[in-house]
Amino acid sequence: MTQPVLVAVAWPYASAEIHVGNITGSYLPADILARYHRLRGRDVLMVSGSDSHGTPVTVRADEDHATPEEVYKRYHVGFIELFQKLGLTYDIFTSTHTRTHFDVANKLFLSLKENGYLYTEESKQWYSPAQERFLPDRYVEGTCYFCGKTGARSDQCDHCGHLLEAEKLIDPKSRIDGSTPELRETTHFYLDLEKLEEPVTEFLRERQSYWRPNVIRQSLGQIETSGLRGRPITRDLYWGVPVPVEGWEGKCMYVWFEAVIGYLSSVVEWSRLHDDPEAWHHWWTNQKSRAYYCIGKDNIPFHAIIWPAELIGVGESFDEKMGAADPQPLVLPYDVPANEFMNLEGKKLSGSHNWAVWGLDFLERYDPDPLRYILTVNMPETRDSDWDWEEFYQRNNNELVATWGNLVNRVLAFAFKHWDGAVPIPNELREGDLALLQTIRTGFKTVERYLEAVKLRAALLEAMRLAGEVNKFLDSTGPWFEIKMDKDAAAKSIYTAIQAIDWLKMIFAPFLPHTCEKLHTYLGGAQPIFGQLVTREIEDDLGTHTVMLYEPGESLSAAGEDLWQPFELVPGKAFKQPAPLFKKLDESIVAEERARLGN
RNA sequence: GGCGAAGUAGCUCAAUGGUAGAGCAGUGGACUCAUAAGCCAUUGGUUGGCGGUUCAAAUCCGCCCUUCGCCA
Repeated sequence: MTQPVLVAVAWPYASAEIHVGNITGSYLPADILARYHRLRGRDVLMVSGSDSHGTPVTVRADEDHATPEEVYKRYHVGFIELFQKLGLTYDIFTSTHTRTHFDVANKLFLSLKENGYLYTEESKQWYSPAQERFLPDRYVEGTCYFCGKTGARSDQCDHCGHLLEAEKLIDPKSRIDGSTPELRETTHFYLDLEKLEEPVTEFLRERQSYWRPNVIRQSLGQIETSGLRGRPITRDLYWGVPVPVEGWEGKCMYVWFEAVIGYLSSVVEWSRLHDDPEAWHHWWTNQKSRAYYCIGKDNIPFHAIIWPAELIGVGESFDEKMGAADPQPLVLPYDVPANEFMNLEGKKLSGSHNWAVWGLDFLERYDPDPLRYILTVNMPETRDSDWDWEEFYQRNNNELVATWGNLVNRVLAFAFKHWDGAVPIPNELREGDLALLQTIRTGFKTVERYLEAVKLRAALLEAMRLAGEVNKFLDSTGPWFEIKMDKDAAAKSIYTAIQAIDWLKMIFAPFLPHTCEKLHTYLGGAQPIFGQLVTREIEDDLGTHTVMLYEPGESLSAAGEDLWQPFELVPGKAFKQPAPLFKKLDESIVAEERARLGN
């Protein structure tokens, strides 16, 4: 057992497809982090799943005349297909509609209740007598009391943009059957955030020095200016996790409260699926465990305030309910490296106007590593960034193909031709050879510092700079010239370059896993660097659900050893004839792809 | 209306009070192992505007302009 690292990834809403903005915002940075820590030999668990509850799913179900379950499953399998193709190494990607999640959510809810952090309050909500149920805000529309336009939702008017108080809406109608709803009293549980304000503030202050400023601003800054107020955590909704209290039938937990519990329940599920039901403690009650939460900026308050508040309020009670003899508190987030948003060709992404680049659609025409590359160098780590097809085309050809892919190809092709498929034997290396190797060796440390600080774009740009150093080295030694005069000198140059490439392979691996794996086989690697993603159907009393699992298998990174270091390349070792790692793109794709937008 | 962010080379961005930089694009050159890739050199800035603090400001403060986001 080594250092536990929990990589907790935002749960996609199972009511919309995933676009490049979602990928660069949370899923891809999570995988880069997870793969890096896997290479370090740490006990990584990367977890997430489909957020299958909540009104977006029921709204979509009503529109499609399907059940919420059918809707969530349709998107869920699409997510898994995308993540497999992209190579996102989720140890488990599951769903919130599982018995394990319901159990864990119940235990968490009851722990908070018993510890005195929940209270109940009455409020007025729209109720449909015809359907005998309360209607969520977006199911009720009427006339806006600000601008007088019809078609306003009861929580917001799309015409004037005002947020509305539901009960003031003029002439309300149900969107389902057009009937007139009435206001009824209803009671809900609230999370007592006022009571938790002090420990949450302390939690944030302890992490203030190394968290991203945007995250601190929206959490600690928010609390310091406005304080915290209680929030309802239940709703009158049939689709979700039922409130586990007698007399509360027909009410479910509010999705913002319940979905984050998935970070815990998915680890419990992973443990059960691996026949080691207590394994979850390693990540969740071991205070040495480091938990990273990879999310987009829209989720900052939930992950930096509310989820820590839930965990603090639960204390040791959850572990106790899980049957621990010596119950421990749950591990609080170590870092919440939230990203800003990615726009598209200068405009905000919009799924409904097809102003988006969809993940699965992209992978129909292009490979995963170029996507990972462009999304990493443009990752919105400090501010909103922009997806631009011209830039994708340029960077693919000028950077991935020309700098890195061509470096690999020119060196291996040359070596294969002149040394018969074996790494040349260099004998004594020259000063310049040693200097280059020292540069790359130092690169491990530099890139490591960036990755530990979750500065992924700086890390990748540094790796590219190192590849450029090898190109410079080749031009200064000129092995194609040396080979004619002094084959031993050429052997030194080429050995040095292959050694550098072999090291860079490991440095690039978290970012560009597919091509690095390919390069690894060219260089004679017998075992793969990383494991594989598989799917399984799981059955419980709620039905079946598909999970995606990461299987380390016989891969190098499965052994728990630190691979993030410059291992010596054995002279004379056999390697394979290389093929280009990346495809050069034709300029015409820019116009073609732009033509697809906005239809 | 309130709060926040951003404005730096043609483009994308870096530079947390100490000589304004990088990549791409542009221009010139030498080379040929390689996916016509790579390498060397080079052009290009009143850091949105005005004022202030300071020995020193892209950076801190005030006002204004522009763009974007969140909230009412």
